[in-house]
Amino acid sequence: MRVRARFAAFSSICAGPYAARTLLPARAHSPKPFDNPTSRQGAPMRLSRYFLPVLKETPAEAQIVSHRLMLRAGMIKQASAGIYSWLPLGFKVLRKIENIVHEEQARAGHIPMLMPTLQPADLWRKSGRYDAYGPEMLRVSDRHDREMLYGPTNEEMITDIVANYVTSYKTLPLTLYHVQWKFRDEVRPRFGVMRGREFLMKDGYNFDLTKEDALHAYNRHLVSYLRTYERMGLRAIPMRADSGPIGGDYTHEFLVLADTGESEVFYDSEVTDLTFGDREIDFDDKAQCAAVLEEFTSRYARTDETHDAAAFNALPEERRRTARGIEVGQIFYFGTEYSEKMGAVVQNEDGARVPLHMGSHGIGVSRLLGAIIEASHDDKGIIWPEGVTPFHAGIVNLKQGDAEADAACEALYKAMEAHGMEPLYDDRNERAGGKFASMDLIGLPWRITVGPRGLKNGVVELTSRRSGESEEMPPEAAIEKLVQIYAGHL
RNA sequence: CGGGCUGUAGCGCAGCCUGGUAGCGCACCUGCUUCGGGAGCAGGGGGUCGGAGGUUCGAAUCCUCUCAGCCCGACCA
Repeated sequence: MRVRARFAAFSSICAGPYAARTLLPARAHSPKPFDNPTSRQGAPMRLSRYFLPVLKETPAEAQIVSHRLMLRAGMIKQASAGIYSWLPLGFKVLRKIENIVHEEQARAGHIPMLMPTLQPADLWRKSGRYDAYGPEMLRVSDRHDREMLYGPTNEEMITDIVANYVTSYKTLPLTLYHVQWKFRDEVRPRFGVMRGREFLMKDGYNFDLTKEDALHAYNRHLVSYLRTYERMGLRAIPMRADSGPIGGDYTHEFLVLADTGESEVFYDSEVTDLTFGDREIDFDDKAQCAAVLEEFTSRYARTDETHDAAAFNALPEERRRTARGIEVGQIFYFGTEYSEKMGAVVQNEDGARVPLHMGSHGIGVSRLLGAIIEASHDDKGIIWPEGVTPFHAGIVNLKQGDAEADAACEALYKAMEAHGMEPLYDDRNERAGGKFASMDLIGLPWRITVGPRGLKNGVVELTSRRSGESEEMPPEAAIEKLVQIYAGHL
């Protein structure tokens, strides 16, 4: 009952104050240091040749906005409870998000690799987690009856790798990460990709000689994550959190405010004014990273797990905020627990064998799609932030078959392509209303509308999905404006 | 894992109570008209009614079992 009321109030809330607080304006970024080839799918596209199965009606299974919109926009199709196929549009956004994660990891000096989805049970027996993890862990046997599991996380595996190869302090510091599918056999998957059983996650692991070094890795990750979420158009607030089954004393969760969030959060209203912005950062500068952590975590911001009512109530009343948040990432420092169990020791300068100080850090890549949509939509559909939009602009031809309109659209298409942008050209022989509705639903932030009427005056229309405002201008000017808008996002 | 609900065409649903051989809207195909916010008319294709068993002359409909999905709770990123 309570939840139903929440859902009913939801769309208005998200279109209003939450959206304003949670979303950031587009912002320029320096060229990508990391090129993930799968993120570039060659990908300007004509809708007549694309696969975009949009739905007019909402499938009955979807309860929350992001799930409904992802199904309606033809982004995902459920394969079984909590497991989804990623259709082309959804896959494209997934790769965009993943690519931002890779780029920001590279910027912070972290090293990509890839570990398998299936892991041997023995590895987890060493850490003691095989029995501790419970039925959430999907256990399987191979043909030789060897016990395996579909990894819910990778501490054991990465620590085993490092234990095998790293023997000297000279190899440190080291932060390895991968972006890989995980599986947690949730009792009750729901909310689409926000709480699936199979999910794509970036998980990284730092290995350091001392606690001090490892805490710098912790701070560095916090800084890196702030940048990462901002590039996706999200305001994710680091909050002191509970360490849960992974253990350890230091941990922050990153939460995006949204009414459908799984956590109740309490915070000082000042935290939502903080942005990382374009500031210069040297990820090797311990003092600088520590200062950023201090800046972003000194104000009160906690989930219900660690909520301290007395401290919260000490805030001036007008700054106290209670809301719900979607967890989109978490960072941990947990010391030498895993390195001791898994035998990850190195010789230090004195020749003594010492266990490594470790931390782990995760970003819920697939769940971020849901989080972004929860934070950015209206009653017509999704509104993608520029940083993650599957296509940079939609070109709507109002009169397919009209020689001038067709030619103008083709020219715009080629011009966008030439500027490194990916257009989605709706060249279907559909009526204007249908084309507009589809574009609004899939949420491209910009739309160029081309029709005979405007072309007579030499203009096309550039429309902002977010504001709904349209501006008539010559085609060249529209391209120029898009180039400016996407400077730093390409 | 407890409690509740739902499975009928790709999607949204009616039909079930009271058994008689399956229907509506959207989508899809063909034709004509239309063409700046999900068009109109005409024609058309598509469903072993989740599965198995039972009752019955006859089952989408009644009974039993089973599978799947959804919601609430506990749990969780």
